[in-house]
Amino acid sequence: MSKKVLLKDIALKAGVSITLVSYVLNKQKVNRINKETAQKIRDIAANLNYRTNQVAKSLKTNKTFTIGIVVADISNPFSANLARIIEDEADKHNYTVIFGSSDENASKFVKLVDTFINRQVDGLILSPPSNSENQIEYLQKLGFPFVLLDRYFKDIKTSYVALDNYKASHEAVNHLIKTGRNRIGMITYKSDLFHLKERKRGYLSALKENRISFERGWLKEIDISNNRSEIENAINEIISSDPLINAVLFGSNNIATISLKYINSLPIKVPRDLAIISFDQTDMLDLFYAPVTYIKQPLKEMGEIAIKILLKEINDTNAISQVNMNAELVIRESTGISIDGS
Amino acid sequence: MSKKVLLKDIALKAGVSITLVSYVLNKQKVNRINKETAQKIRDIAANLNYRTNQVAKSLKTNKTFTIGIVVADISNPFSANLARIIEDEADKHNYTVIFGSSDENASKFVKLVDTFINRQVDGLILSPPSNSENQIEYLQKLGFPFVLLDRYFKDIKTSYVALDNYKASHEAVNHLIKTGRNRIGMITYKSDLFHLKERKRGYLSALKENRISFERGWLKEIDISNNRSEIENAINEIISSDPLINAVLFGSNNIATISLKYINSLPIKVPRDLAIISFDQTDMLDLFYAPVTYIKQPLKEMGEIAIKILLKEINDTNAISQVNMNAELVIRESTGISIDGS
DNA sequence: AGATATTGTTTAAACGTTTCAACATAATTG
DNA sequence: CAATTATGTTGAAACGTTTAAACAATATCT
Repeated sequence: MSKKVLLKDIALKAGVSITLVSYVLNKQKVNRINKETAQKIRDIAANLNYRTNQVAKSLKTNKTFTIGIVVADISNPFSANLARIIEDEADKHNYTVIFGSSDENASKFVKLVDTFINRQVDGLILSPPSNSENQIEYLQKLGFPFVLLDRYFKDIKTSYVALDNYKASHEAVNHLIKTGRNRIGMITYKSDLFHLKERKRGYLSALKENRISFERGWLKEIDISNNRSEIENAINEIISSDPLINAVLFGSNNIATISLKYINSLPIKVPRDLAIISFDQTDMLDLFYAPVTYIKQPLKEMGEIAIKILLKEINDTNAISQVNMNAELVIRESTGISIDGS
Repeated sequence: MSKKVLLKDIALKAGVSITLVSYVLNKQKVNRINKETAQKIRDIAANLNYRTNQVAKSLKTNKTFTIGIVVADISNPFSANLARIIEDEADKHNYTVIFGSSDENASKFVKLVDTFINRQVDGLILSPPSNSENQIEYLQKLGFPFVLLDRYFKDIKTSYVALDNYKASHEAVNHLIKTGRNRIGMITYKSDLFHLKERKRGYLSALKENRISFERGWLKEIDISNNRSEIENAINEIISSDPLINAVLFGSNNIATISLKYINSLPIKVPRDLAIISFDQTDMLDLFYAPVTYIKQPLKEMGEIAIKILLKEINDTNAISQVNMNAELVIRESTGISIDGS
């Protein structure tokens, strides 16, 4: 590799000190410096194609202009979109993003966070998996700037931006009821993650408020690790339930994806036999023969706010901000009017 | 933020020099150092929760153990998967990944590459957009370690790993012909990117070899920026062509996604009226009522090889490796037997 | 016993920047 | 015209590590 150009090289060529070169290139003391010298330095720098060594700069300034982000699963479009939005947004503020995917695995999560801190990121944006409370509390004790995204822990007071999942889920179920469904199931993950528990709570409370008495078989809780078969079983149980479950809420886009593929192969008709609502927006939901009603999270805003909060924390530390966002229920054919009427 | 623990702090507490602490923590001179002292140092380090400052370390060692990756469009599942695989793979070698998305925009691409170099990444994995030849040549002149992924420039001799797109496309069209289709269209991007030109070339040559005389209206070239309407127009033209086009190859997953959604709303039947093959694997292709035959790229291997080549370049520079991968044609219902027979 | 090898540790320079404090010269003031 | 202020520039320390080279003390050799 061809030798790197340093401040020293520019200084030498221009016959000035390294200090002066640094000042010019960083536009400091700009009112003091001789305009011609400054221009000369800039010309030489451009000529030699100088690139500042960020590592050295960071060491000195104690700022890396890097933020670390740990998403739950980068191969999930929800995470991918979030990552992308955050990268865009960070870029606007001249920050670079390092990212990693915890795959819902607490120890991988801890490892990623550690790596990022060692790399002196200025702050972190995190979607913590189950059992990562310790790590979060540790960061907090450290006073390290971070903001939780999409999920948070009810009992730990940290900055976060997340959906009001209770409300979102509640509204979705209300819509199902309003369109005439009265036996409503939910397929979701068996998890102690707060946001998932909230989704479940929203579902249950909507039933209750509408005086629909919940039956045990309506709620299918899937192990987050072995997806496919459990979900297909759940669907099988739903379509063979008696009396028949006539609507179902999917607790995540992943569950929806697997479910829809399977439903596609079954002799049932959506929404006639089964109404469907899913969390999150994906292409899949559009392509299903009855485009699926879904709970749309304001990803862009969430990403933007997360960055905003983080930058605030980085600059004047221990400012905690907690933001709950509202979802939008996008109503489509999969919850079209029921044959039962209402 | 609570004060950071330095080597100095450990040294002080242990009553030894900074050097010794560094040696112990880096497992160097391990045969020389007194075992008890070493253990004591390790204990103190653990106790104080020491984390090495990677920035300082990098400055000294001239290695960041970071690689930069620029994908074409992180919101495309193809890119997202690739990014994920590379991150996993890099992690195995203790590298961290910085990523960015060029969005097929040359100047954004250049900016990202610049940022990454300033941050002293040890190497780059790049999917270059159109008109980024200059930047690639520049990197090459610099002797900077990089490997192109998914795409490369025919006229620039660099390391790359990519699909043999000509062959993939050629095989796909052969399959269409073998299953009785004789009027075969292709919807692809209007682009001078080599990999896209290869896909087109494969399509045309397969027709030629089978003595099917290509008609101008069969090839629909879409402007890469304004997708949706152009693609829908193309589909309209295809289904109203005379004599009727009875098969179509989609040049990318994006085109397939948009097309399938639209076709779903039309009164035509796949594969009876139109056989379909797409590039790349997505959930969409599974969910379509006639699961879509697709050209599967060996993403995992591509990612792994890319990392392998890059690490080789990083360690013993100017080793150029060029790898062409073979696709697998996954045959499903969308190319089921034609009513025309054959 | 003196020379040599081994064991255990430290000194000091270096990586490429930033930035405080100081210097020299020129311009302006009372 | 001496004192002050403004202009333009530089020296040197610092950021937190690594690492070559040297040192001191002990063990092993002939």
